[in-house]
Amino acid sequence: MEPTAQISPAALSQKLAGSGLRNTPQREVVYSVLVGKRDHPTADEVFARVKAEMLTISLATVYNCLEALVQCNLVRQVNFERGPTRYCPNLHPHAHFHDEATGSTYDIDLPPGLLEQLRNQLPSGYRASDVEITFRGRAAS
Amino acid sequence: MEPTAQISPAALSQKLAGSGLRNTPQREVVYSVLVGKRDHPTADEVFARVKAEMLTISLATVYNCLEALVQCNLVRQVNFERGPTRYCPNLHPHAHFHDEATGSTYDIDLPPGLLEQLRNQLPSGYRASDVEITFRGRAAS
DNA sequence: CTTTATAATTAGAATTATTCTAATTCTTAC
DNA sequence: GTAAGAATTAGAATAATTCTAATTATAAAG
Repeated sequence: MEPTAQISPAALSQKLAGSGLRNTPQREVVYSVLVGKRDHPTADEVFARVKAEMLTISLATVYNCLEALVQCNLVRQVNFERGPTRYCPNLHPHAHFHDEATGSTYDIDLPPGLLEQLRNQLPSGYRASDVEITFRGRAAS
Repeated sequence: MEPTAQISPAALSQKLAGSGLRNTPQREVVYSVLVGKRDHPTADEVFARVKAEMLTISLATVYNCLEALVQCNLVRQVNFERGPTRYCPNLHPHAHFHDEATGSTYDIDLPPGLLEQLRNQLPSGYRASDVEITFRGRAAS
């Protein structure tokens, strides 16, 4: 599958506006840096790359821009589970459901075949010792 | 599915030994606290609960015990992706493969049906706005 | 048994990632 | 052009985790 194409500055503005956010030069550069090298950089790495083009930008602004881009669905955070690590003694293969309203995390049982199917998606030579599946959303009220 | 049963102190020692680790009173209490209340507590929460039974234990030891239990496969970390959050402009539904040897993260394309199958595992009333799938392991050398 | 070596624990310092704050600068709408 | 709100900046503050050095416990070897 071909990678997601970079959108134009105008489209970027539109997307941001859709979430009640403005476009700014900083946000454009942060976005273009992400699209330009798709190696899942950290905020610090983005900061370093952006700084090469716009040397007055601050780290706080990079965080702000990333947040804006995530909010308007142009960028995904690879690990949503921020904050403290959590621990689980359930050894059965299972997924987690993280309720955004309450902050609680529930175990979701998975049929055995499904994990196998997932593992089969890996290119040959890739050996996964672990698969972590996390749903995020809201449980029935 | 019934929850994973708590194992005996002897079995705990065995499991730990299997990873070259010793059993200790602290590790037993940390483990029993995790099994006793399966609400995916943070290290701080575990610390508070353990302290009620063993009031001289330190937070550093709790971290050490949790690490030991994870290492010998009695406990899972719910968010493996520690360290800094990473950002990804690929909007196609996809999973991530995190190479433990290099620290690199690769996109893994998923057939559209698979995500749907996963979502179908959720109890009715659960609405997931996001599904995050992360493989961890090693890529072909 | 004692000795020795290694592992685990402790308290607190250090580090890292992220968020917050307050002051300033831009934009946008009137 | 002015007022109001949004974004940016630098730096301080916070939160989670890891590190350090000293101490204690355990296991293995003699």
